Amino acid sequence: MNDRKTSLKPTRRPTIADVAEAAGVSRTTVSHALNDRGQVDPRTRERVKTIAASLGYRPNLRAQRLRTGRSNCIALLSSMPFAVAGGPSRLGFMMEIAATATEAALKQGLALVLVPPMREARGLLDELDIDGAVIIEPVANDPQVEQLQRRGLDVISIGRQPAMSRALPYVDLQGGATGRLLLDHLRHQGARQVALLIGGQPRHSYVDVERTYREFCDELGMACLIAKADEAGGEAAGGAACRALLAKHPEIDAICAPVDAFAVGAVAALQSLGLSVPDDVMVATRYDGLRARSCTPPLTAVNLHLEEVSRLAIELLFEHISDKDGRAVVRAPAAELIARESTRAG
Amino acid sequence: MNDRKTSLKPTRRPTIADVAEAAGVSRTTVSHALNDRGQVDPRTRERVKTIAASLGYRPNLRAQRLRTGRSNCIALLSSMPFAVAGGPSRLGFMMEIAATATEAALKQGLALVLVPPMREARGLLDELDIDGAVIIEPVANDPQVEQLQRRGLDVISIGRQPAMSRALPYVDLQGGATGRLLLDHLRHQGARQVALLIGGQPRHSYVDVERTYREFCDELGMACLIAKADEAGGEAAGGAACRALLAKHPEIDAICAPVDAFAVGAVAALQSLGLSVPDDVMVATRYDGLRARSCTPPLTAVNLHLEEVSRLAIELLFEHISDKDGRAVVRAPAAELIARESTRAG
DNA sequence: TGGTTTAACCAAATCGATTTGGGTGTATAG
DNA sequence: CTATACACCCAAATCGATTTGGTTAAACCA
Repeated sequence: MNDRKTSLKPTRRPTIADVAEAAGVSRTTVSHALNDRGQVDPRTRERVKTIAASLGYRPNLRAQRLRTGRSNCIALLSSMPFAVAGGPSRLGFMMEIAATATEAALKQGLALVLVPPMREARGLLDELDIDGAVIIEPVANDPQVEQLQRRGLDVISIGRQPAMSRALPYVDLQGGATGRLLLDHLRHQGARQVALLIGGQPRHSYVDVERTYREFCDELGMACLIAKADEAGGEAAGGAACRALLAKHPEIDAICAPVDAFAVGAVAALQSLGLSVPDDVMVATRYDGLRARSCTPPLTAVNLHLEEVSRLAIELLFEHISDKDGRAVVRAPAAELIARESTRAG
Repeated sequence: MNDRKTSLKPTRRPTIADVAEAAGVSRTTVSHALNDRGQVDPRTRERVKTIAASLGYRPNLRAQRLRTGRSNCIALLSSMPFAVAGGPSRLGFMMEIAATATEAALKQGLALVLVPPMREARGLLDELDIDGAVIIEPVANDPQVEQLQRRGLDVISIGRQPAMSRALPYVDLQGGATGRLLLDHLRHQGARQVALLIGGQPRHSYVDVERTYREFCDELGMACLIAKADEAGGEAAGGAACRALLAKHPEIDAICAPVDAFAVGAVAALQSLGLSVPDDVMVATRYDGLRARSCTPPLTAVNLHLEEVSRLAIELLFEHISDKDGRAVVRAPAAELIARESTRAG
């Protein structure tokens, strides 16, 4: 017990009480002085600050949090199942957002914890001490969102949450415009029959792109060929859907597959059918990640400006956490096409 | 004030005191019952648990942490400067490790927060409420490591911390063996004069690979050509070092550049000199990330099994946090070569 | 029967901050 | 010369758990 004083190592970290004693004032005054609150003589304030610094005082974060009720910590979740967002090539959308979001969060004094898509996450989600969360492209009635909201946490999404009476505050990814970018490009490269390959879940980006696709087909008098694959099936599901599509409609000469896993699966399926990409069928996808770039041939994709998107998302969440009166929507910057070999004009 | 009772939303979350009251026992007994500690009548224990569940009681994490002194939170840091680990293509080493480490950590009940390479990180590092940290390839006397250790936190590294009297506990990346893999491959592909391009910082993987390279040169009677580039300079620095190297030693027909940013920079430099990769000069790198794969031509690299590495790292840190008697070293699985176009035999 | 264990439980201290609700003493107004 | 305001400061309550140091009563032992 008394080795507290004699032992060298543990030198108990100074608390606010130590500072108070050293400065000859009360703990209250120390707290006020250090936080620039309350009424404290400027000279006293300065003295307290000096003494605190010389003692190497740093407030205990846990105590601070217990008292203030804030954790200064937020979570980033993906609603995409493991096969698309996680798995062998985990470096997708989520991690790209995580990389910049982390930085933006730290600048606001928030630590960001990742919650990867995994089965066990459900139970662990309640164990996280966070003030709020950003969720990527949630589906309608997303269970993770509900779980977080039950805890009374602020949640915002990247991509609108579809079909909810009161959607989460969100960063608008403008799926329609992005889809149009891809479709126009395909047509411009000479495609006559473009098919759409999307996921089966009620995700807003699919709704957006599907509407845009229908408009596109209408305008051009093109047949509307839509296939839906199960996201949980990953690349394989994309491949299967692509096969089925081509079996029925051999006239297809371009596929727009926003989900990169599906696009890569489609390319593999086409090649296994003896078809050449892009000469027989062009393929374009939305997310310009590792999958798109390291595909053979490299896939035409879109620059979504995810750095900016994640910055906006953190900003938006921060508004809601602190002001309690943040914006409902924030628009992402316009996307730009990145043309690659997979859509090279024949 | 009294709208506490009438208003619908805020329904104050039940505390241990509420459970105690409902069960007609003391807070102590509730705590003991729920945590399977102390001496409590099995029937009482069961009753308390039931009541707690029915009230929807969940312990307040902040209070728990203040009392127990643990945060169940760890940080992941990169010691690499922004230009290599961050920047336009942030999806490097660190994020790949983050993706799997996060999952491994969550399974141990630990949340993982990312600390990206950024200037402001220094000040923010002290604001993080964490129990320990994993740092990727620290340099000798790494300031971030020192900062964390001053706080009395457990720190382990991925890749040994070089030249320290007492290195951090670490996951051994076996830089020597990995280097040998690349060098042997280059020679096998017909290289006669291999040069080494590494970073200037005292990083252990460089030390390892440099030693291996010297042995390799000795064995083959090959000239020992080593260039060091400034990590902070990123791809440009790699390019410049490569140019300098070739100006002096035009006989070079292969470059081994473990840092992917340097390798990509070297390729660009070579091509701007009118040299072909791989026909005139082959290039191989260590980390098989986005840069290596989307380079033209794609770079030969090495599968470091980072999923396994990060799992091991989290395990190691967990040992040190809880047991206070964890292992000092853990060996990463052997790396495997991934041959690509950049080293195709002429 | 008197003394010691042991099971079951609890009141209060504790962690380290912030916040509430005063308590002084001095200046200003009436 | 008394009110009122204000600047400055503090003791104690508070956040919600865990832990310490008991008390009580029944069981056990010689």
